[in-house]
Amino acid sequence: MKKLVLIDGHSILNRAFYGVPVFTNSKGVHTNAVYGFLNIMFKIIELQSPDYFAVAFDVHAPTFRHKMFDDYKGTRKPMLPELKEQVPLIKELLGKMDIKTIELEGYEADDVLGTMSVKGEKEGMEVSIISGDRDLLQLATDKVQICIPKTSKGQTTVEYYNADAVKEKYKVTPTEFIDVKALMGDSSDNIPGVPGIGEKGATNIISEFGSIENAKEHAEEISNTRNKNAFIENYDLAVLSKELATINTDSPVEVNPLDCEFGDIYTKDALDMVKELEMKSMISRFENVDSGANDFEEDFEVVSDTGQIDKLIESAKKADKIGLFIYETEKLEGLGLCFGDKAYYIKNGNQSGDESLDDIYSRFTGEANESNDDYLNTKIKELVKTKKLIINDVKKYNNYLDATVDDEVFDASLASYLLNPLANSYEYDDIAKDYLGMLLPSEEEIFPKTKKDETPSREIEDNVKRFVCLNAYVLFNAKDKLEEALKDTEMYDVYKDIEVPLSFALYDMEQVGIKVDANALKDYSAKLLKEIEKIEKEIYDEAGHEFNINSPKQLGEILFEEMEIPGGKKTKTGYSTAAGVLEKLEPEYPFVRKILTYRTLTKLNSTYAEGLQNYISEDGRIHGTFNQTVTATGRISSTDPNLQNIPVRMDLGREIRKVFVPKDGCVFVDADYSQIELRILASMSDDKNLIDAYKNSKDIHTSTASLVFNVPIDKVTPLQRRNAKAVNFGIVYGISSFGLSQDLSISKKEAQKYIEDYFENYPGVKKYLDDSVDFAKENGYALTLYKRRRPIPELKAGNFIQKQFGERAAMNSPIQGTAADIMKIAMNKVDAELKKQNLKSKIVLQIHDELLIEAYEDEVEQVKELLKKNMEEAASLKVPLDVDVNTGTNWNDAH
DNA sequence: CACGTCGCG
DNA sequence: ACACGCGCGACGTGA
Repeated sequence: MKKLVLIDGHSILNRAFYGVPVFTNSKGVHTNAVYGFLNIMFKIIELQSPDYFAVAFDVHAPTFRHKMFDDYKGTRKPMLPELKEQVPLIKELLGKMDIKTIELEGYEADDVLGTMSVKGEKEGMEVSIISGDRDLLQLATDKVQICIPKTSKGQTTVEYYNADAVKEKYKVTPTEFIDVKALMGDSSDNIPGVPGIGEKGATNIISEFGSIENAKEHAEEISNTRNKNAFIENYDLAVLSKELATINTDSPVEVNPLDCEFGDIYTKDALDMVKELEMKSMISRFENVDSGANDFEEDFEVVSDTGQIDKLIESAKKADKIGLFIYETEKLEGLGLCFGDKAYYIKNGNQSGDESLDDIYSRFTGEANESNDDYLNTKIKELVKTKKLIINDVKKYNNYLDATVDDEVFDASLASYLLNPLANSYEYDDIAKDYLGMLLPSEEEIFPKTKKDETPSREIEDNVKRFVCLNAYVLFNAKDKLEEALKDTEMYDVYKDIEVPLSFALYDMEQVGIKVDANALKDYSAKLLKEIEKIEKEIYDEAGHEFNINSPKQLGEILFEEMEIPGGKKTKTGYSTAAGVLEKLEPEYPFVRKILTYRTLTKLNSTYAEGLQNYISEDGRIHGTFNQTVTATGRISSTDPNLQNIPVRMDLGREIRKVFVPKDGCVFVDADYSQIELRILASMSDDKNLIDAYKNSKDIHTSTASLVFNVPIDKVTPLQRRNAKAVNFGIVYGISSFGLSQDLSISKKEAQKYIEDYFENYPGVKKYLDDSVDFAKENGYALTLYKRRRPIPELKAGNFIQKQFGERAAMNSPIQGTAADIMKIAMNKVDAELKKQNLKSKIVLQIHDELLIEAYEDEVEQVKELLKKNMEEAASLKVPLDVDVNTGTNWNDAH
């Protein structure tokens, strides 16, 4: 069946505008809505593969509804000029893409869409209407679906509504949907509706009677008296509203679906326009990046002869900087080298000239040829000693480099992370785009997935040469720009003094790993499995049948439908079964308690007991990865496995920590900062009361409780302390009364009161948080004490929800980020001090405010001392930093 | 591949 | 009435 896709132009453009941070090209033309529109459109095209395609616009769009976005009253506001100027742009661009745009004087885009969809259905087509506007749901049939795209964090997902889906979600058919709207009204569309009848009443009446006309006939049967009276009294309004709410599906649109054939939209004209708008990531869609190699790629060269390589390395040593890429798959494949206009792919393979026995051996066995590896490894180390190397991700390659801080290797990934910590990756193509203005093919594009009997793209030498040389080329050329950008943004010190040294400390941590008692882990898993089986049976018994407890969908149906527990819908996909929801039901329904227990047990087993076993290496240790270029705030993150979320809060979970053990002859020394974030808040806000509280080393939560609840310190109740603690945490997170009320199970109003009382007692904190938001609004980023930046584009987006998020991020980022900075400084100091004192003890884990050291028994005292000293002296704030140090024969005991 | 859920700081 | 705590990563489900 042929497919017709229709887009509600203004609706999608509007949605795009509020979903994408405002940005302009270098000439100041706003392009975010056009960009977002294209993203949504491409996603739709990819998902739907249309045969026919058209975009409908209103002729005049002087106002636009902001419902769903930043105005919950749903009134119309004039279109912002930043958006308005993009309307002609998108129309022009669509024209250049040979996409039909339809507008009809005297009719709304809704009418055009309705008419086109009816025409399409008559032609025997399947129709998809793309809109952000739920009013269009009335057009759904079994052949016409309404698609509502959602954009968050750059990802577009789509909700689909055919007639059945509408019925399921709204309890009424698409046609009845008109009548519902006629009753409830819609202020954004100037549809009055019947005063006194809201969404719920309207749905009830229409789902029972099917239409306002039929409801009128049976008016006396309307069960809710208030609704009944309102309806009878204002029936005229309902009739008028229905007329207004009905989309005209027979408007005089001259275009026919068959005129809208979907062809090649990636035209030359469109490409030129996208280039002019400077939407770099869009350009690649319009041009086949692989087809045209850049001119400079002609100077890429493969080198495999030993003599040539030696000569090359010698010339490189004379250059002022050297871009180096190390290419490995399962083995060392070769090097990319760039130190001028040319770039070289140094192939690992035949360096010994005549084919040696090793070569022959490796040719037959397919194993790595160690002698050649040795040769290249030597060359790499010679290059390291020049102190002129530029590498992307030193930590990843340091097994080849064997570098230290003193080797002054420039790490492009760390530099570009600091300059934009929000990016998803820092590969050569990302760096080229941002700092060289070059659009290069990505690794995936150079090595496309191949089918079975084709030569794998990684085995084609030209591909490898291109990939390896591009890497080296970009490093060589981007270094100065990156360095300059770091200096311009005052982040060179963070880069040089914090991040670069840290990368070596992290490298060591990964190499050292942490010992895990595999047998204990297996026992623990067996114990959990036994419990799981038991509780699983009980759950099935009580439910009356078996089901997948891990499926929120199935579980929701069991709880809220079969068992008829009240506690309605929450998520878009169905019932929420999150712990918070279930905990509220727990006292009344013991069954729910079992679900929660089951969740805990299976989580512990699958993620930790079984999950961790997969990561134990042959040396009996887990060597996770500590990522230095992931988080928005400057923290490090941990993957494969995540060693920063090992259970601790509950006894059963904490058992896991007992399997993390020091090797023979060692004990664990664990050191953690006490309330570092609150101390940072005290210092950065310069709030007298908060500083005093810390200076007098009072219990901070008790102290807060005493001030906020106006009771003497020694009269603070445990509950008051608990509440004060939650407020303290809330402040650090960018408080909201809602969040606090959830946390403390109190009303929003009470929570609001707590917050107000808090700010009254800590006026400096209030001012500081306000200033943080102002600063971020003005500059577009938040700053840590060490001038690390965290961009907050959400503050510039028009969307209310996003702005609120941005404000909280603006309050939290300087605090969390500064804590991260201080911990990084501490790690560097600790690492350096361990080496300086010739200790063999090693840092094995970092968990944001905690360091775990595997300490040799005879070094324990020294280690404890240097940990405390260096961590506490990592920064000098207006309040002292406090570090707790403990020892133990497993992680649980040491913490 | 997105979502819901839940482990940590 | 609405939206909502900050920062992460891993797992299982289901489209």
